Amino acid sequence: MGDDCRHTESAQPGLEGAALANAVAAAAVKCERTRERLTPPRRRVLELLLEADGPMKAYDLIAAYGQDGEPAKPPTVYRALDFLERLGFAHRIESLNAYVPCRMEGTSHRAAFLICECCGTAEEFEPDFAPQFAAAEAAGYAVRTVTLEARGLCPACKVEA
Amino acid sequence: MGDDCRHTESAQPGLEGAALANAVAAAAVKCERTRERLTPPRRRVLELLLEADGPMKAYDLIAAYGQDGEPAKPPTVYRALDFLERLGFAHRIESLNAYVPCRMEGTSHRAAFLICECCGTAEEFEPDFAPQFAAAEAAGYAVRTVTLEARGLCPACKVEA
DNA sequence: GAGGTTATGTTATTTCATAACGAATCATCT
DNA sequence: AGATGATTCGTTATGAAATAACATAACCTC
Ligand SMILES: [Zn+2]
Ligand SMILES: [Zn+2]
Ligand SMILES: [Zn+2]
Ligand SMILES: [Zn+2]
Repeated sequence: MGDDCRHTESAQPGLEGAALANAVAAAAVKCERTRERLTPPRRRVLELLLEADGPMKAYDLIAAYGQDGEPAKPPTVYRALDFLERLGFAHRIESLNAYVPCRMEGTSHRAAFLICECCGTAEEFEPDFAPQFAAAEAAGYAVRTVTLEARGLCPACKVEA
Repeated sequence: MGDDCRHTESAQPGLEGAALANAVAAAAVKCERTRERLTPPRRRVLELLLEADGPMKAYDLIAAYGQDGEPAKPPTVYRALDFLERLGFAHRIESLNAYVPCRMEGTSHRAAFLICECCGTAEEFEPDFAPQFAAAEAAGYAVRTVTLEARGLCPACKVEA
C-alpha cells in the first residue's frame, strides 16, 4: 500500500466533536427502533471507526480502545465488529482485513468499495449489481450477499502518478 | 460454512490421472511461452489445487505438500501461490482465505466467484463489470483490479433448503 | 566461468481471529 | 420482588494465516 504516498490520507476525514456525537446518536436511535443494544463496547468501537481517517485494522481498534491507553481484549473488539456489521453500521473490507464505518445514509445496502492502492483510502459506493445478479440467478444460484472491492488509484493519487 | 450439508462437495470435482497431467502440461506450455519457470514447488501446489474438490486453504496445501506426508514450510507454498496468481493459474478468494485453480480457459480475465454457503463450492464466472467500471471512472478512479465474491446457495443446495 | 538475477530452504515472528467458560446484565413472566 | 432464560461481557488461552530476514542454490547471459 501507499508507503510512498505523500498525500495526507484525508479523502475520508474522520468525524470529530458534534458530528461524531450526532453520528453515534443516530446509530443509537436506529438501535432503539429495532430493540438492539448499543452497549459501551459497541459504542466505543463505532466511535473509533467514525473518528478514523481510513480503514481500521482490528488490532488498531484494540490498541486504541481505552481512553487511558489500555488496549481492549481481542474478543471485545471482534464481537463489537460483528454487531456493527450485522446492524449495517460498519463494513469489513476483505482484501484489507480492515473495517470502515458505513457511509451510506440509506438503510440496507450491498457495500462496495473503491480502494486506493496509493493512499489507502476506501470509498464506499453503491453499485448496480443487476447484471451480475441476473447472471447468478440464471445459473441457478440464490445470491444472498455480494462483496465488491475495486482497487486502483483515487483521483488525487492518479494525478500525481 | 456447510457443516450441515449432506451434499458431496462435487460441484467442482478435482482432476485425476490424465486430466490432471494435461492441465499441468498446459500450464507448463504457457510458462515456456512467457519464459516463466514452473519449478517443482510451483508445479506441486498447482497439482494440489487442481486435484482438490473445492477451495483449498494455504495450510491445507502446506499439510498436503509432501507425497510422503511431510508438510511444506509456509513460505514455500505462499511463494508458489503468488506465482500462480501472477500467471493467472490460480485465484485467491478473499472472503474464504482460500485458493482455487483458474477454471476459465481464456487468458487474462477478472475473476469473480459464486460461493455456496452450504456446500462450500466456489464457481468461477466472468462477469460484466462495465457498469461498476463506468461508475468508478466517473468518480475519477483508475481501477486496476476488481474482486467480486457473491455468496448464497448453489442450485443443489437451494433445492434441499 | 564470472557476475547478476531469480528461486528456494529455513528459522522465527507477526498479524489476524476464535474457542471456551464463568460472571454480569437484561428482559419477561409469575 | 423473585425466578427464569437469553444476551452480553471479561478473561485466558489457543488457533489460523501470512510474512520478515537471510543464507544457499539454481539459472541465465555474457
Ligand atoms: Zn455501507
Ligand atoms: Zn489515493
Ligand atoms: Zn480464472
Ligand atoms: Zn451448495
